[in-house]
Amino acid sequence: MDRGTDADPPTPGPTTLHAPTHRETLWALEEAFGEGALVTVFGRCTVEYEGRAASSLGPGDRLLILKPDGSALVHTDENQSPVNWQPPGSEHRAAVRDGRLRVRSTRENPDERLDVRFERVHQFSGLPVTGGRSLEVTGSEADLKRRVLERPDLVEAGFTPLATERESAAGPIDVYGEDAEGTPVVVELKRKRVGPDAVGQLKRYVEAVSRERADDRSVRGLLVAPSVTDRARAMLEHDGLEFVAMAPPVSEESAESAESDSSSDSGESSDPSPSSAESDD
Amino acid sequence: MDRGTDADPPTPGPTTLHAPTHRETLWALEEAFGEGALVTVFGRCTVEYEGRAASSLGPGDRLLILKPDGSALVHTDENQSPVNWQPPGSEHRAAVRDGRLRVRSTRENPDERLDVRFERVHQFSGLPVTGGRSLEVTGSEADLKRRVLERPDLVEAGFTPLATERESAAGPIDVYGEDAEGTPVVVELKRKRVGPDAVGQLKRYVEAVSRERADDRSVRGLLVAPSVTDRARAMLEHDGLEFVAMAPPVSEESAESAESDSSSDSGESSDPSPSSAESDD
DNA sequence: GCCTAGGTCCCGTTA
DNA sequence: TAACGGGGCCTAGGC
Repeated sequence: MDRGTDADPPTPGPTTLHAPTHRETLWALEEAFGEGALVTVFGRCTVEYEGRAASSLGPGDRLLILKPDGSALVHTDENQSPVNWQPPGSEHRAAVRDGRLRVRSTRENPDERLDVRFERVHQFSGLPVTGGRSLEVTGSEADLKRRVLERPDLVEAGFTPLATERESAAGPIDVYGEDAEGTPVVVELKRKRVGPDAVGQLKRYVEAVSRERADDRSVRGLLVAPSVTDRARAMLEHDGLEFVAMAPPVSEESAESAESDSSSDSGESSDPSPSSAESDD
Repeated sequence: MDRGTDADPPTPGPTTLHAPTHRETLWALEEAFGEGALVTVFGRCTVEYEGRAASSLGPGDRLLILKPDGSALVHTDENQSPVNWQPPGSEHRAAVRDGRLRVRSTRENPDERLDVRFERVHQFSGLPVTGGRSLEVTGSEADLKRRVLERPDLVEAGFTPLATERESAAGPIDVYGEDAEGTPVVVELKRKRVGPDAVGQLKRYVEAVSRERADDRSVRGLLVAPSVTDRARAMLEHDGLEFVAMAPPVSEESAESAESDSSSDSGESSDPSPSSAESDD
């Protein structure tokens, strides 16, 4: 009851094949690509990759996703990240060779190649993906920066921001300004708890500015973040750098709306599975 | 010749529903989860996320992937990375509310919630994923380290490695050793071209070791990588650090095998399409 | 194209 | 568990 293979005139819906032959899959792949659809292929396959690094994956049933922008993803049943992939801009090609379906995705600069060889295809789908793909995110470092610029007193009484992304020999400085005494202040922002790397980054910027000013040792360095690890704190103190606790605002008016899921009584469903799933009460 | 759709008693094959009702999808979801299958849902939906950050995504046709390990992924037609997601270990729950299917994935520590609300489901699939999911990767920093330990002379004549992952106040040092004169050497390895961050990292380690040795300024710092950016090189020179060009070995015996796709003559298919591709004959 | 840094980074390893 | 650093990181923004 669900073979929609042959009739899709205006807006083609999903096209799905069950246990297709390799050749049928090949045809469907070409058609789906021509329509700009996203393709998923589920089947028993091996995967070889060679490029910036190299890898090999033995046989198993996995999900291959091919996007119209040239991305390729191979997913197993574990992990958020694909086990193998190819970045956007790659070229996908398919062929039947030695009785097997081979999907090859390549790109240049760097030269990379991903080969997925299917011993058997369990399912093919061509999915016309549409709609917005960009989203607004709040809680980023950019939000924290806005906050600091709007309320520099939250950093320190008398702090005056003078520039953002100010260039230095060590790289761009998040926020550059001066304190109440007119002493230069280098501010490094982090949206979450920071470790040694962020301290090193701040230190580099402070030294670069000090050098610019003929080794003016009075340049201050401020790390603005929700918190720091012990080691990072020790490094800050050793280097004479300062820390100001501040977290990015969750959202502009994100006061509330979390109530949206209180009253419920419909087809609640939850499931008890090994490591996924769910629950209820 | 390979239609195995209807007869698979032991290992259930893929389950697919076309344009199912929300309630049908709900049932299928529960069953698929119970079987430890990977689930894909393709349909028109909105996505809300709140946790470490917050985001909102308007209506569109997208692909939702739910893994048995608790991962959730929302993919559009662009980019290798999902537009929204939930890490492994999350709990997936589904419900029909107000006539719509809602899939909610939550986790704690940190508290995060992903809500995918389907206005319409075009396709549901339950896919039994099996087989290996780990792979051997060559060309990593670990390979470069092995190379350095086996052939320390490639770093510098007379260099003697003494320890790897040696602890310091600034963190673990990739390779620690001494040169022909017995001077301590801190080696930081990078598998690819490096920028300012790697220089900062090396500098931190060198300073930490110097301090350990009562401010012994003779401690040397060596950055071993394929290449460095201009700015990184300037930082190295300014800080009295050294650079040795070395790339990780591609593979043990990875001499050749790229010839494997010369002789071909089957259903070769390639294609010239905008950014994806495909084929012809 | 390269460079630089952020990310709901993810991920493995270790203390 | 937290912390620390690698990654075929990916992605965006400048230049």
